[in-house]
Amino acid sequence: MAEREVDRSVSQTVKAQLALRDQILSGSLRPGERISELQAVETTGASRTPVRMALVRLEEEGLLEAIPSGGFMVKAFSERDISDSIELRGTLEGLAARFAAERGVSARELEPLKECLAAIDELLRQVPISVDAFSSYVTLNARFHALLTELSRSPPLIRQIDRASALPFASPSGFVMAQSALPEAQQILIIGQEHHRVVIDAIENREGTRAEAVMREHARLAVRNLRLALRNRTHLDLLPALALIKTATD
Amino acid sequence: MAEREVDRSVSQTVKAQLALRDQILSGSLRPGERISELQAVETTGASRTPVRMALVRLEEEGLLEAIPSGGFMVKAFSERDISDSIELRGTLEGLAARFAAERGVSARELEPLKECLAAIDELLRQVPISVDAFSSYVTLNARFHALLTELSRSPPLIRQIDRASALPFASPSGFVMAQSALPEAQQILIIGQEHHRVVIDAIENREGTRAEAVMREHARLAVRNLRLALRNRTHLDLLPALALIKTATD
DNA sequence: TGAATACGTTATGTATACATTACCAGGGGA
DNA sequence: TCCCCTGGTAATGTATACATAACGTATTCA
Repeated sequence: MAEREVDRSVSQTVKAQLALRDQILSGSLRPGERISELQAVETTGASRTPVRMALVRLEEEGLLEAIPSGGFMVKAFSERDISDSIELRGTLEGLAARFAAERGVSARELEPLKECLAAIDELLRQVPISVDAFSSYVTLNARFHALLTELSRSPPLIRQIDRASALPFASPSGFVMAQSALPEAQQILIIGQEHHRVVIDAIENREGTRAEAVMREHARLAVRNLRLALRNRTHLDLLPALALIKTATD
Repeated sequence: MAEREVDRSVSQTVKAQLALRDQILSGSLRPGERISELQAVETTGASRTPVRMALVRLEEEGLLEAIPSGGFMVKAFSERDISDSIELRGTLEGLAARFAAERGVSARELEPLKECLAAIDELLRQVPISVDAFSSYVTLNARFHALLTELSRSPPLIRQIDRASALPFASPSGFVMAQSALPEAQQILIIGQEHHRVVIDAIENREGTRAEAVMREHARLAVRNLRLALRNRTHLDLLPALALIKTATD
């Protein structure tokens, strides 16, 4: 056994995975950069075996790419990749909303969704919205989407949506935070909230097609949102979650 | 170094992954069964490290499930899980078809699709279709779907579809083979082939919505197909790919 | 001076030893 | 008789040693 100090509260594999994901999403490791096992061992404090397990998991998660000659590198995404991923996720969420509507959901199950909705309403009452409120919004919005996904009661679909959310765009903090610097921010959030309201209504009334349609529209809004943020390159430094995006010059 | 005989042509990790997947899909390992590392080491011929990497990959692939207390077990799926997965995949393929149609595809790119289509037509001319022809059909059908997916030119989407295809239903051999024992088989394949034809036409004419709709209908056909096969329990032994399905008594 | 080869260094792939935890069986006490 | 506790065994989690392959550098020859 080494004299290495070991934190036994969580498994070394999980610790390494979290640490590496942080490094990637925070931009410490740039897209395209090769990720060295030894280096990862030093920064994470775990030994090579758990580090390698973490690397495999992150590869499957889509953040890393295997290098044919061996090892892994941080994956680089184009703007199109990101917007496609958003649309992809919206499509899956649309299916989840359809399943929820068609299979029926009890009033009790909708309760947490409505609470979430009301909490967001409360936040949006501020004009202009503060950075703190934005931060809360991000959390609540993520919660809303997670709850909606759960309503589908379809483990394979839920799993797939989780997978699709692992891509950087789905780490919503940076994405939405960047919007806070934009004057259009409030409008966008208000429209998004309207989508949330409609999808609940559609599910309550068991209108599967309508529920699905609004979630897809919701994703298209997010894509427009992304484009807007990327046009305002001055705010790109607020986009830690988009650290993986390929810059034009790369 | 051990005296173990090592095949250096492929990596031990890949070898172990393939071997274990075979064991799972062939039913050697029953759903819900715990998978022992030591046992896997013996059956695959690799050592524990590559076996563990393979297990992690298979977990991410959806065939295994991590046991909280440690280790992995073969995942068990309900009929609903399988049909949801088929619909899920169809939804993603629908998006791929839409992307292809909206973004435009050259005649040269459609060529291989059309060749595939023609080859399947040729096979279906036989009445009744032979088991060999069925086998060829399975290959060609998989090729058609893979080519269609590629047309989206969206790496994240392609990746996600691959993921969704890793689930057992997507290993089409057993699934379609089972149909060969059913009198409705030929009809189903002919309808499916019509869908293939329509999606190509829609893509050529840049009708994204129509292209998407037909792929989703295609998936619904496959779901009906699955239900049919499961009603005919006598043929279930022809379903190696569905070895993972939970039986009612489990 | 440039290119090619050889050698050395470094990193990954693999194997195994060690540590720890979970599970099971047996025994003892209430 | 049932429950709990304790000990042992077996499996997983972790660490590291070893083998091999890749990459870079330096040297030599053309």
